[in-house]
Parts: sequence; C-alpha cells; structure tokens
Amino acid sequence: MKLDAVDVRQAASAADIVYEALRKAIIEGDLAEGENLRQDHIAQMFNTSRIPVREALSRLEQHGLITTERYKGAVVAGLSIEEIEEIFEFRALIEAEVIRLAVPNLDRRTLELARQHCEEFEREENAERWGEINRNFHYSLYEAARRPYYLQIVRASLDRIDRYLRAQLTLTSGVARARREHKAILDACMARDAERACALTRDHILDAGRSLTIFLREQRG
Amino acid sequence: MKLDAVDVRQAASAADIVYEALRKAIIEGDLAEGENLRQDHIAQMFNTSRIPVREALSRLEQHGLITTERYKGAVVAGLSIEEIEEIFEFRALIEAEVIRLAVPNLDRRTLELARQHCEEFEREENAERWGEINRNFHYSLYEAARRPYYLQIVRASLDRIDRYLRAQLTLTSGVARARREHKAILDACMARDAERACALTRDHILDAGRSLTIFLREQRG
DNA sequence: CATAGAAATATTGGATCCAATATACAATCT
DNA sequence: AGATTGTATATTGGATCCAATATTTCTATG
Repeated sequence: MKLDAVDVRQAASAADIVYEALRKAIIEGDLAEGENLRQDHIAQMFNTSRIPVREALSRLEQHGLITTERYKGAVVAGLSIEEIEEIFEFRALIEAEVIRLAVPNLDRRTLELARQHCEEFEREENAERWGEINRNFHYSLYEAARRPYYLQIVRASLDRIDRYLRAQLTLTSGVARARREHKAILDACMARDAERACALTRDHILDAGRSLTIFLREQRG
Repeated sequence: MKLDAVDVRQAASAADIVYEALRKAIIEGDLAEGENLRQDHIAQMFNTSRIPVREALSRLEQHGLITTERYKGAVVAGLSIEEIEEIFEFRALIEAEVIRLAVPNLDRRTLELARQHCEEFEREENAERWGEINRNFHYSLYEAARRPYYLQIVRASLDRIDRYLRAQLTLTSGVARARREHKAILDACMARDAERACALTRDHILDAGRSLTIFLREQRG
C-alpha cells in the first residue's frame, strides 16, 4: 500500500484528512483494486486512532469506492465491465448536458483557462499527469454551467472510473484521440456552439468508454 | 434431525440502523429543516453510544441531507429555491433517460405492478401516503432499465427534495395533475412508446418542480 | 439597571478499552 | 492420511473516557 501519510494535527478534522487521502489514492490507482485496507494500519500511518479512520471508510463506502464486511475489513472496490460501461454511459448523458448549459455562460477568462489546460494536456509527456489535466480541462468548462449539484454528481461518477480512465489513456494510446477531441470541444465552445460542444463531449466520453471496455475485455479475458 | 434453515444473517450495524432511520425521518419531513440533531439525544433514542450516531451523521452529510459544524452539531439541511430548481431539472434529465431505457425491457408482470401502483395512487385519500406510492410507481418502471448506478443517483436526488415534493402534492393540489400524468406515462409504457414515455416523464417532473417553486416563492416571500 | 468578564454547561472529535467473530493453524480422532 | 475439533490471532463495531471549544449563566462593577 502506498499513500501520502499526512500529519493529522492541522485544520480539518482527522476524518476529513483520512477521507481525502484515501479517496485520492483510490481514484489515482495508487491503491489497487481488491487491496485490503486495515483500520489500524491506516490509523498508524496518519498517526491517529481508528475512530476517524472508520468514519472515512464509511464515507468511502457510501461513494462506492470501497466495500466493507464486518470482521473482515474494507477492500478497494472493483468494477465489472458492465458497471464501467454504465458509468460511462451515465457520464455521457450528464456531462453533455452540463457543457450545453455552460456554453452560454463562458466568458473570455474561462475560455482562456480552458485553452491553457487543453494545451498543457497536449504538451504533457508524463502519463502520470494526464488524468489530472484531463479533469482540469473538463471542469474548467463545466464550472460555467453554474450547476453545483450536477457537478457534484459528475465528480462522484468520475471518481468511480477515474483509475480505469487513466489506464485507458496510457495503455491504449487513447491520448492522441483525447487530444484531438479536446481541441474540437474547445473550438465549439469558443464558437459558442452549445449543440456541437454537447455532441462532441458525448462522443468523447463514449469513445473513451468503448476503447476502455475493449481493452479490459482483452485484459480480463 | 430436521431443522428449518434460518437465515442467520446478522442484524445491520447500529450505524446502519441509525442512518436509515434518520434518512427516512428527514426525507419524509418528520425532522423539520433547520432542526438540531444532537448526537447524545439520538444515541439515547436508539439506546446506543455516540460512535455509531456520528458515523450515521457523517454519511448523511455526504448525501447533503444535513450539515454539521464542529462544537455546534448537525442540522437538517434546507435547500434554497435555486437548489431545488436545479435538482428538479437534474431529475428530469436522468429519469427521462431511465424511462426511455426501461421501456424496451418492460414485461407484463412489471407493467401490471406499475398499473397497481398507479391505481393505488389514484384511489389513496390519505395525503401522508402519496409520497411513498409516487416513489413506488416510478421505481417499479425504472427498475426495468437495469441500470443500478442510474437508480442510485435517482434515489439520492429524490431523497434531497422528497420532503418538498410531498408538500407540493398536498399543499398545491398537485395530486390531481400527478394522477393524470402518471396514467399518461403508464399508457405510453404499455404502448411501448419509449419516446413518449420519456417526454411525459420529463414534463411530469418539470411540472412538479415549477408548481413547487411557485408555491415556495409565495410561502418564503 | 445594564454590561463586561468569569465560571458553568453543553457539545463535539478523538483515544483507549472491550466484546464479538472470522480466519488460520494445531491437535485429535477414525 | 484426511477430516474434525479446538485454540490463538487478527480484526472489526461499539462503549466509555478525555480534550477542546462554543454557548449560556452568573456575578461584580460602573
């Protein structure tokens, strides 16, 4: 197990810190699917007791990132291919709508920010960073929709499959395609063409989903 | 020797029980918006310690049903009219899609079940029960979409506004309209017309949202 | 009498201890 | 040897205690 052990005596509650650290470790794939999460082990790493750890684990379970069983403990949740497909389909629906709602509100500063993320995603060679930049690019546009509830759901659903998405980018040479698609989405946004941006976002997500599930089907046999 | 094999599956944990009870109380409006939730008090009510109560509260906070502040405690979360509007808009998007996906899978038994819920909703005079039956009607159809992730999100978003929706049904005479709309949706489903069922569901939710926000704007001034 | 400051109370977050039980492994029996 | 039973260990869920801080009440003073 590998995660950034933080000293707990800081602003937020210990439970919040543990929750955030575990969440990050899971969605970035540092904690492998199926890996055991022992309460006292984690507690020791964060220099705290098991109480806040349990609270953090309970929250992670609510979000579907782990599963727990009494007397047995928690393991990082794995998703079946069907579940992954469902989440991609869902994301396509929501995020397409979010971008449609965002386009009319895009101002120059937001577009400039998105352009920078887009360029960074194009230039970056370190595969480790693609996931992060990809998120930044999309979210910078999504923010303009001014729909906090939608974004909360988008975030939660992306969390569930982010680790697979990162694999898709690196292992299936999905980056090249993602780069082209990002540029196309950005173009549509700059042209204030909400319908085009919507359709492109939808396809972008469905493409990634298809590419990923093909890869996983091979890998898992 | 011959014994009946009993399901010895353990009772849920105390935290689960507290969570479910509080969730139910909040979404049904038994706990009013802004009401204080004291850990001690709840613990005594459930004859347990504060530990499982805290875990339950932490989960409720994740779902947005309460807000907590250190040294101050938890209060039942209230929603602004804008937040309520957003959630209705969101539900319209998701649930319309879910019903579209469900229609091709509807079998005779499911339709019969939905028809029974629809009739029950029509006959029932006790306003207290409308919320429950309304949920049952919609979910009985949604299940056929075979999209567990979508349904989880639908459930969570309905939880957030259920208490207001119940008020809308009773206080604005929304039932009459809801009854008509339910029948229309059921008809479309029986006719296997996915697009019509989708559009009707969308309008059904948006109608309720509009009616509710008009009512709330008057009420809140 | 009104008000500022101090003490008492309420309330949360976390630490430590205890009870329940699943799992692994040794001991026993056929 | 293989199956079965008993025991030690690991691990979780919950109870109780403690520390920190917000809120309220009380007192003394102008």
